[in-house]
Amino acid sequence: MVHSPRKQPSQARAQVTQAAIVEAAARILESDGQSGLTTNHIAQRAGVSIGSLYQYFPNRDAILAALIRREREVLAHAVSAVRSEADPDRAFARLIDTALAHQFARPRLALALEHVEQALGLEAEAVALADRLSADTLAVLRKRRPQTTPCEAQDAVAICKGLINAAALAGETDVEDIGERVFRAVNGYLDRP
Amino acid sequence: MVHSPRKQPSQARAQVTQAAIVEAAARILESDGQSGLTTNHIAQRAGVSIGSLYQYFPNRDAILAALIRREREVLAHAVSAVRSEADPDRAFARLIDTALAHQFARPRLALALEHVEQALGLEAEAVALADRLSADTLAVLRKRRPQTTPCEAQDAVAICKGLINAAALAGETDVEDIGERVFRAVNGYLDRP
DNA sequence: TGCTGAAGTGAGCAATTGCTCACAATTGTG
DNA sequence: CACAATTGTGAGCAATTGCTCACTTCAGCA
Repeated sequence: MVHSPRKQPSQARAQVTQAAIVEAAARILESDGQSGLTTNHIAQRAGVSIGSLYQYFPNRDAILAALIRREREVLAHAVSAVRSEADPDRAFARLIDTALAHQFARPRLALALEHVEQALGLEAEAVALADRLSADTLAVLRKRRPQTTPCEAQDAVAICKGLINAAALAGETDVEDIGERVFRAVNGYLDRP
Repeated sequence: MVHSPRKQPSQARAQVTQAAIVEAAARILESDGQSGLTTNHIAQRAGVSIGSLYQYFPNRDAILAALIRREREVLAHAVSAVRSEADPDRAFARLIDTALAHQFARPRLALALEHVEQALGLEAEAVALADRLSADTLAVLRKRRPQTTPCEAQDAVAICKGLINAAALAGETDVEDIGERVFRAVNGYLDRP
């Protein structure tokens, strides 16, 4: 059997190739959006042939799914790490900083991936991520406010996401100012009966 | 010149055809998502031939743009209408109800259109709508709180949108409960120094 | 009733795109 | 070095899709 896709790379250069393909997809999304996202284009940008691309991914969607999962893991880990912060106020501040940093590190990519997600029908995984984020957020919020409910934590995440997305779409770049407004909104929501 | 697209329909049945094409695109988005959104499919679902479709729209994207603009007008008009409400508290409540009603009237469509929007590069129009909504929201908010700034109104819209989108994605259906949480979040944000 | 132009039709073309496979190059090992 | 396994190549196939155009049908009017 010559062609067995989704080969597990055993040599180091194979892993490099695999990573290059995923990163090429990310770069194309940032520069051209979903329109230029063809397999031939991805392979070209990654500096490999299409044949190589199909040795590591069974189809185009698998590349995008890998990219989405890569980005998700980064955010989920960063947020999860905040739980170890003992000081309640600092933990809360770090939570917001982490979310901001993730969105503004590669703003166009973050926005594009959200749209790709639904095109692939990965909404279930998106909900799963939201649950993880909510759980971590709940733990952090309860350090300051023990009676916080899961629903409130979920809303806090939604408020945060809404404000950051709108700011990014409007072209705002003053991350500090945005952070203060997010802080104010989440606190305002929680402190209200 | 036989083929001149974007013909202005002069007869009543032509307007019906045009509207049917746009509505067919909406129905396909709701049932199949972006994947089934081909011109042949749209024409079939609308009950017209592809040739007729291309008499009223120069290309596929024009159909989607027309759909997006149609939905936007509905929301913008509804929100604008709230300004005539004299009672400040009722105006504020109606604002939230309007936003909720728009999202939950056709939830899948509203979500899909947001993604289509970026694929078409219509972000500029999205920002323009956000500005209109913010302006109307600002006017309504100032009835209760005269010192409200444009930035705060923009944030209020973003918070509202974030909460509603998250609730819709999570499959929530208790519109009344969501409305209360939106109310709480926006008020919490505004009442905070 | 016959005519004119608007409205509607659908087979099929041109271009794109996802993907295959026969082959070449490179790497590790006895 | 030999040779086997892994990795990399790219021309081109099959299928899809946006769109055209020569043609038919229908509505309104003199």
